[in-house]
Amino acid sequence: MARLTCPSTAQASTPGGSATWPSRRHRNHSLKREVVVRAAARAFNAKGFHNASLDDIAAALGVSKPTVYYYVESKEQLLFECFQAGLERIRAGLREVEHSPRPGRERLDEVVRHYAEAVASEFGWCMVRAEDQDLGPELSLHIKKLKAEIDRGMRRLLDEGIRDGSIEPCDTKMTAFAMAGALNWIAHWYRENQPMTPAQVADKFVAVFEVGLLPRRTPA
Amino acid sequence: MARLTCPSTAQASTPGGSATWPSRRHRNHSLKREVVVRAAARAFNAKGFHNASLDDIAAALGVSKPTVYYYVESKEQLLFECFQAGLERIRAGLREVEHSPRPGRERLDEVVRHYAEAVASEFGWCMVRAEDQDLGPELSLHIKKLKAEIDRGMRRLLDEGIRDGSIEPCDTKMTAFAMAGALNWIAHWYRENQPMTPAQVADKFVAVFEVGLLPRRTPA
DNA sequence: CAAAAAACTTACTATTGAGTAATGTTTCGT
DNA sequence: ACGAAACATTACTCAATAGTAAGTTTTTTG
Repeated sequence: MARLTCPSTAQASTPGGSATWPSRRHRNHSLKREVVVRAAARAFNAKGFHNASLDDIAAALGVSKPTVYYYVESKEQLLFECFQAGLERIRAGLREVEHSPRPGRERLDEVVRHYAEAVASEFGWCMVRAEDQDLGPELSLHIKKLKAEIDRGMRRLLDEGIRDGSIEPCDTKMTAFAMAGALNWIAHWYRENQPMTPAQVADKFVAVFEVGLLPRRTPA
Repeated sequence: MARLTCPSTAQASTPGGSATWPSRRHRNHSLKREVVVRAAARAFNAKGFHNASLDDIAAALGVSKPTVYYYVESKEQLLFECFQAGLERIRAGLREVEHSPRPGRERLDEVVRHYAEAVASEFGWCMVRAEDQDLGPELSLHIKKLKAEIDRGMRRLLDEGIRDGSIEPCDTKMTAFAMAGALNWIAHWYRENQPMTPAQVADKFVAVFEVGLLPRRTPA
C-alpha cells in the first residue's frame, strides 16, 4: 500500500509564526486528516453513510483501515467533520453580508448563492442527507445549534429586508423554511457533470424566490 | 407474545365479488401486512432505516421477527412499500386536478396542498430521507420512475399556468425543483405535535411560492 | 549513525442484525 | 370434533463491519 499523499503542500497559510506552532510533522498530520475527511465525504456521497465502510474509504485512499483510524477516532467523528465543513461554508456566507450596507434582499440573494454552492459541494450530502440519528447526543446537539444559527441568520435578513422595503412582508419563519428546503434539496439532484454550474443554479433559485408564481404587471 | 391485531376490520371495500377473491383469511393477511408496513414507517421515521432493526419493528408490534417476515419478504421490500405509499398520495393529488377546468395556478396550489400532507404523513420520511442506495436496482428504478412522473406533472401544471396567464413565465424545470425541494424538506422538520396542521403549512407554502420576495405594488 | 517518534500494516475481536429452519399453537371449514 | 391451513415462536446461521492489538517500516532529530 502507498503512503497517504498530502494535497499539494501549498504552504497552508502560516499567519503569524506564533510561539507553539505545530512542527512540520503536525502540519502534515492535519493536512492529511483533511484528505481523509474529504475522501469520506465522497464515499458517503456515493454510497450513503451506512453503506460506505471504513474499508471503502481506506481503499479509495490506497491505505489500510487502521491508517484512517490514525487520523480520525471514529466513523461518527468522520461524519461530524463532513457535516461541519459543509455548514461552515453557509455560515461564512452569512457572516460576509452581516454588516453590509446593502438592502436586505440583495444580501439574502448573496447568502442564497453561497448556500447553493455549499450544498452542491462534496460536503453537500453530509449536511443534507445524513441523519442526526447517526451522531451521538453531543455531536448531534452541536450540529443542531449550527443549523439553528443559519436559520436565525436567514430570518433576520428577511426581517431586515421587509423593514427596509426590499422584501414583500411575509411569514419569515415559513419563508426561511421553504427557501432552506429548496436549497438543501439541491444536494439530492445536483451532480458534478450537470450542465449548470452551482452558481447558475443559485441564480435560477434566486429568481424563483424573488419573482413568485403570481403574474406581475410589468410596470409600463 | 400477542397476535397481530387488524386495524378495525372495516370491510376493506370488496368491489366485485369476482371469481377468485381471496378468502377472509387472505383479506386479513393483506390488512395485517399494511399494519406491518406502517409500523416500519414509524420505526424508520424515528430511528432511520439502518438504525431501525426488524427486531425493533417486531417489538413495536408486540410480535417476533419471523412474524414480520411472514408478511413481508425483506427489509428492502418494507422500505419500498413505505416509499411507494408516500409517493402514491402525491400522485393521487396530481391525478385529481388532471382534467380540472380551473387555471393552472389554482390546480398547482391544490397539488402543493396534497404534496405537503403526504410529506407530513408517517410515510414522509421514507419518501424523502431514505436513500435509493438502500434499494436494489429494480426497486430503485421503479421509485425513480414514480418520482420522474411527479416532476413531469408539476412542470406540466407550471407550463399550463404560464400559457393561461395564471402564472408568471419562468424556468419551469428549476421552479419545479425548488418547489419540490421545499415541500420534501417538510419531512425533516414537521412533527406530529407541531402547532400547525399540515394543511396550514401547505397554505403558507402556497403563499411563499405565489407571492415571491420582491415587493408587489398593491394595486390601489 | 542511532535512537525515538511518526506513519502504516497484518491479523485479529466482537457485535450487530438480516434472514431461516424447525416447531408449536390458533382458527376455520366440514 | 378434527384435520388442514394459517399464524406465530424459539433458537439458530452467517455475513458485514466498526474498532483494536501488536508489530513493521519510514522519517526525523540529536
